[in-house]
Amino acid sequence: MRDLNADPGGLSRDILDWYDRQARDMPWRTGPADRAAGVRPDPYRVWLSEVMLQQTTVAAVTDYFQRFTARWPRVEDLAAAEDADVMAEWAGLGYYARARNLLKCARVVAQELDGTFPDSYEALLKLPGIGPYTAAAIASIAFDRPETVLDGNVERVMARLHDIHEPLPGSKPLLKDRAAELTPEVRPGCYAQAVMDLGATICTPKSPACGICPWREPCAARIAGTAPELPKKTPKKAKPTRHGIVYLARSSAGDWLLERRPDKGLLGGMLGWPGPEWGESPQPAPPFDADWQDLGAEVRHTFTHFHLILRVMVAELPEGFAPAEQQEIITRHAFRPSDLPTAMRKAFDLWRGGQTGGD
DNA sequence: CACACGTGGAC
DNA sequence: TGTCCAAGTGT
Repeated sequence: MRDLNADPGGLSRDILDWYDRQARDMPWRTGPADRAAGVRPDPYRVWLSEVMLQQTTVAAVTDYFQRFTARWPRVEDLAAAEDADVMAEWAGLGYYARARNLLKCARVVAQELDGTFPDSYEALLKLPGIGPYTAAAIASIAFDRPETVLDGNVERVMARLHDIHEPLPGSKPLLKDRAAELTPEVRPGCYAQAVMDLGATICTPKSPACGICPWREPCAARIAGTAPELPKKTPKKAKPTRHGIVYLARSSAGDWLLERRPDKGLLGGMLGWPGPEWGESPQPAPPFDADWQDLGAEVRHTFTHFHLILRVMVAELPEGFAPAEQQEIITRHAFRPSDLPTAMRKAFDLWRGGQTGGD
């Protein structure tokens, strides 16, 4: 029986033993054989995976990670990529500021740091898109530094292990202290991934599998019977509903009129359909005068902080139409719906669903 | 500190 | 259908 307060080293050994038995396969991880041979994971791949995993599930990330690393195998390759290509490859993954910062960071590393990622928490933290979590993750996983990661999993595991009832986010500093006490000097990267794996597979938000948890004996919340209700969180605001109108203009040849959205703000840097800003009651703002047809059905989409209802209008793009500054005419051949953020892709899907056949 | 910032899966 | 949630960061 481990004593939580007297034997922190015992706890880290218990979870590392558990981790070594799991062998959860992910394309950015090194296998047990590589680890035994002292092979470190590629910092570029660790960085890329950690940025993709911010607020995003392993299942959603895996295919994106494979496509990115196949297309841009090294940080220099990514740094040399066109912005539009990277944004298109990121489309559908969400939180698009991550993709913009990813490129900024790649260019700093490639052009100012000789293609080498910094190996310390403090230096990593200075780079775009790398915050406290990601800096600690890269430093520990790629560079074997005993930094403490604090993500949603670690917060939940620590809150339960110590039966902490103070709500998030106020309890964050306390949870970080508790997590730091357990971080070992040996294999800190494996330890970090082990605690996150524990949170993802056993110490889950609902119905935690305490019976098979490597930390079931020292866990204060399991003993108190409070594990499923931890961590407490301050209540969140209700989501308002916004409305919008999008204008799908297609030429007789099948080319589409799209707009590159400004870098800042919602869906920043992504392609989208022309239309007014979304709000209470958006005013019609067609990109040109035409006999715009209302598709009738509406697009419904929920963002982090509001619901969206979109009307979809369609017209033929006039021959010789001159696109405005931020607009692009994308040829039928070059247009891929998967390059669009999901709300915009849903508008296209609505149009496509109304097409009877042929094309 | 509070808020903006996506998406899709689970229940 | 609605709510919660996932390996957070920037402002």
